[in-house]
Amino acid sequence: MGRAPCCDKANVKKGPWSPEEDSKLKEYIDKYGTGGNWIALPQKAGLKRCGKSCRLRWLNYLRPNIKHGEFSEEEDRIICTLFTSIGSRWSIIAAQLPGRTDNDIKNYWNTKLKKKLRDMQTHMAPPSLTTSQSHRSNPPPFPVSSSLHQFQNQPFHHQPLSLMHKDLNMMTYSTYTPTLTSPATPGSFSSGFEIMPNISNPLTNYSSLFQTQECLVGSMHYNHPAVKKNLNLIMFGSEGSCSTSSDGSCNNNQISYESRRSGNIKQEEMGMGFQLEDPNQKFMMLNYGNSSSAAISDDHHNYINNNNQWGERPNGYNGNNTRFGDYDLEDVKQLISSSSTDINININNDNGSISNSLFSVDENKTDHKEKVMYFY
DNA sequence: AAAGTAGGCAACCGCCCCGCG
DNA sequence: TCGCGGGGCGGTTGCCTACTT
Repeated sequence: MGRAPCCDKANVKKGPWSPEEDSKLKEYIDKYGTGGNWIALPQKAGLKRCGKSCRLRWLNYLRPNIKHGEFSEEEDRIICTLFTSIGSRWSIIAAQLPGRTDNDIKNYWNTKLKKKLRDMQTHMAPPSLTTSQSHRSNPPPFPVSSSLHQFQNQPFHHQPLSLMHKDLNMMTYSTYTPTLTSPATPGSFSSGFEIMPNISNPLTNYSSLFQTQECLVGSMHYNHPAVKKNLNLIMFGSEGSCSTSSDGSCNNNQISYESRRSGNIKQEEMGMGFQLEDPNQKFMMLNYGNSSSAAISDDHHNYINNNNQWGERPNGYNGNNTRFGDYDLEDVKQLISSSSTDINININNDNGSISNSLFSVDENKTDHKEKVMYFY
């Protein structure tokens, strides 16, 4: 036995709203407000509509200051950035775009933006990037959704990156492992990932995020010094789906992408970081805090359990065994230098702030485990 | 000019969350 | 404490319009 419907389906009108209905609804709400009860509103307003339908009509069309029409490039950038960070949480994304509704943004993403990014991806990504399974062979080093709520009311720089809606300027990482096919050449990655000098980039000024079929790939500004370093790889948060067990762990070392409503983790709700291919190697997570600090966790087991599966972190970010918090540059250097991994990270500290640093691999190495982290 | 196709978008559906009695 | 029900949300549908053949 299902639950009772919210209204008498037989006696409510459906379909497009007439101008008369619009004016009735608007007049009523202007005069009396919603009263906090949408279900009762249509009857009071003299409308033969479901309360939910009234609410939708009001929120998406009739309420003041609704912005219709073309999205600006800035809005594109914000949507892309947030989608990369938090996924299809349209209401949250809409909250960052005054005058835009979640429905608007959702439609815009589904009809235009997604395609736009896909088109760019076809120009950017080598075939191996979209066909290889290797880049999702490991779970993402991200916290699960349930551990994020605790950060929502905390100071901005204490939030996991996935909750940062402003000034998001660090790229996310996946575990894409390229097959090195050619020696590095200036202006390209040795993975064969070409930097396109003339690519149309809607996400100007920031790291550019391109959604590929299986992972999100960031571009680097062509003229940035990093490009000249023959970097082996940039990795970003993957959006690939996979099988996920009911306890939220991710089986088969694949990346989870399950609905939050099913209680499983959702990749885009996770924080950012990167992980080395070898499970015995040290896992490192970077959490960009503010312009002068970064937070790092080197506690592999907080995110990856002993079976190398992706699991719930018991105590959130601040578990007793976790080294995680705000670090200054020296801390970062020290942590990196003490890392047992074979990654050779250099910090390009042009202006003395971590936010403008470049973590790169040893450009002389060709080992595919080398990874690079870069943020503007 | 007509039929077919694709794209855009408003609106609906159904599930989940959470406040309240 | 628990269940009900309204609100909120993301996914999906279906209509309308523009474009193509």
